[in-house]
Amino acid sequence: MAQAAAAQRRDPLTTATAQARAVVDSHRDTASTELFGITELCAEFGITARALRFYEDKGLLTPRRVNGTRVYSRRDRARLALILRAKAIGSPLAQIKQYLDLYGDHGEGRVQQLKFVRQRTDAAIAALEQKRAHIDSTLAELRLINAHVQGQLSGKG
Amino acid sequence: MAQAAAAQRRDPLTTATAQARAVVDSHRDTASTELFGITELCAEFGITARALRFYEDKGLLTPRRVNGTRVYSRRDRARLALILRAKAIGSPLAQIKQYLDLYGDHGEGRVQQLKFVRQRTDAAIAALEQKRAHIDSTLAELRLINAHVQGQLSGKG
DNA sequence: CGGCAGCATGACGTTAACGTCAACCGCTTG
DNA sequence: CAAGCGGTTGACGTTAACGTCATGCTGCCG
Repeated sequence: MAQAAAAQRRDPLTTATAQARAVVDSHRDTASTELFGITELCAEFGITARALRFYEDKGLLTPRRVNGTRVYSRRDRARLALILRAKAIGSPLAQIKQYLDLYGDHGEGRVQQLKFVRQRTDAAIAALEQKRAHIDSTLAELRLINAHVQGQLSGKG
Repeated sequence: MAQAAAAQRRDPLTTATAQARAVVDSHRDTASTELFGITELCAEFGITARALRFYEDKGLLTPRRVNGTRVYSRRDRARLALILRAKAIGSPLAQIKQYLDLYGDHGEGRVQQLKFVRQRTDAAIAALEQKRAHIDSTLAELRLINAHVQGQLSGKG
């Protein structure tokens, strides 16, 4: 049984770090035999088959084939979840593709490769923190507006 | 002198809330006589004139004209800053347009309009918080990967 | 065996957000 | 006054991320 399952049960620390570990681990999971059809995944994630095939064209997913029909593994499913979350953040697919390469095996890479991955993660982290700062500023302003409008409404009682 | 300038000097609380106030106030600022040309703004914000005209076509900006030439006020400049920040967050222009309507005068609106603004701000806040949660998850995972790679590098001394 | 449902592969259409190019205008500088 | 520079308006091109047919295979069902 993969560590992913263990982490999902009731780990001592179900903090954000633990969840992150689960995601990263499940992405590496290669032993699972669970399979998914295309419409199945579409229903689960609320997307269209066209989108899935499109992601495949772009090299973000590489499901196996059985008689031409796409068959998705648990790992494919995990990658899809990452893709959709990254999309929700606002990343373009091309960037997400780079991004997905960061997940995966970093156990036997050469030093040069590992350093490269390190740089990429650092850059990605910096960019996301920047983005979060923008969001925080916007949130502060919206809350201010919200309070102001609330004040107007109260005044008109 | 506008409150915006006062807030920027050295307010007792230069917290996020104070900065947000400055932004919201400066957006309402109508008294300032300061004017900007198109290339000036382009240089300042690192965008092209085409983009500025495009935003105008889409109704996000409405600079005054002098002999056909666009002349931007301080308020226009503030709106542009909001537009670019919203873009950095990943919002489409159409949404930003709605979004900009939230800033502006909420001093004399009818109750119905105020309630509408309230709903819009609530929705926008919820959406942004959701987005921030996505970013936080991703950050946690990237930091984990980063640490893992760092461990690999240390092991290879 | 006929037929339909499900999946696959093009090929073309669409929307967003500009880039690029052409043609024109107005001011100022030699 | 002619040239040039900066600005303006179309009009068309482009990339991303799919939507929308049209067409064809295939397995299963009556």
